[in-house]
Amino acid sequence: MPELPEVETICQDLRTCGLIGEPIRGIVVTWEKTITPLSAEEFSGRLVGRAIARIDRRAKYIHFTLDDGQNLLVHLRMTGAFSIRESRCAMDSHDRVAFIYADRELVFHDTRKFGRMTLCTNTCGIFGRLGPEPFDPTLDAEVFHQKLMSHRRMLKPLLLDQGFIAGLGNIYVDESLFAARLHPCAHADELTPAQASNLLMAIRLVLRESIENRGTSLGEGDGNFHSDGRYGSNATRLKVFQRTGSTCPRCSAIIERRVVGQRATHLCPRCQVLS
DNA sequence: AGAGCTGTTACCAA
DNA sequence: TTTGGTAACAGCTC
Repeated sequence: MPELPEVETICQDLRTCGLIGEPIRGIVVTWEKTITPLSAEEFSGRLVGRAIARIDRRAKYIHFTLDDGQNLLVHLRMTGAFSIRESRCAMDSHDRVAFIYADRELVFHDTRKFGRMTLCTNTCGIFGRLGPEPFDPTLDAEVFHQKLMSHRRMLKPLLLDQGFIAGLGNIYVDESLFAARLHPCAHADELTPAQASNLLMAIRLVLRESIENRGTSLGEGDGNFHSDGRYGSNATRLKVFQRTGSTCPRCSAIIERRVVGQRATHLCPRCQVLS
């Protein structure tokens, strides 16, 4: 579930929780794979006594910078989520890691166990493989067009590729392609400069709108709760994603669902034509 | 009961 | 270089 807008929202919430600068008193790990390759002992040893100095987002990663310069990179994957609990609360069956503070706990909850926390002294190993942030000011229409021209892949799998552009997932790729009136199967190197520019603007518009709505929460799943328990409201603004069979808000054609690159894909067959 | 689906990504093979 | 398949895992829907 969490793509760029959801991770951004979580970072905003975590920054205002008052945990920054507070020393970590203890760590509880109930699912060791979450913190691979470190053991629970190594992980605790390097974090207990430290404090979070800052919290940033890069792509879909939450980047905690510790007060000794270490970096804790958290990827939520499908169902990861953070919440703040009172001290000594019973762990939920899907809680994987808890950071114990003097008066409360920061708990990482992850039903499907795909989420990962990586402790590193240098972020380059992980961030070095990522493409530009969608809002990177140096990523202008011309640069984006050039990037598209150097790939012959279909648009949708390319936009999902975090090495091409970072932060988009299935929801926002479908929404961005709809907004730009581009077919998910169109080939990247066939876009005109105007189409490339439209696509970049569409991506930014769709992401900005979702961030303003605190992200998209789908269904009632527990992957939806944010650190403060509030839900994002962007689901009601989605134009095509999970709206199969409904009418296109632009032309009233029926929204289609098909599989592109092994991913469920939603599009308007009239607005998004393959040229 | 059981099969097939799911918003992510790494890895491997062709 | 790009594509396709699989695996990690659990819950939901039909």
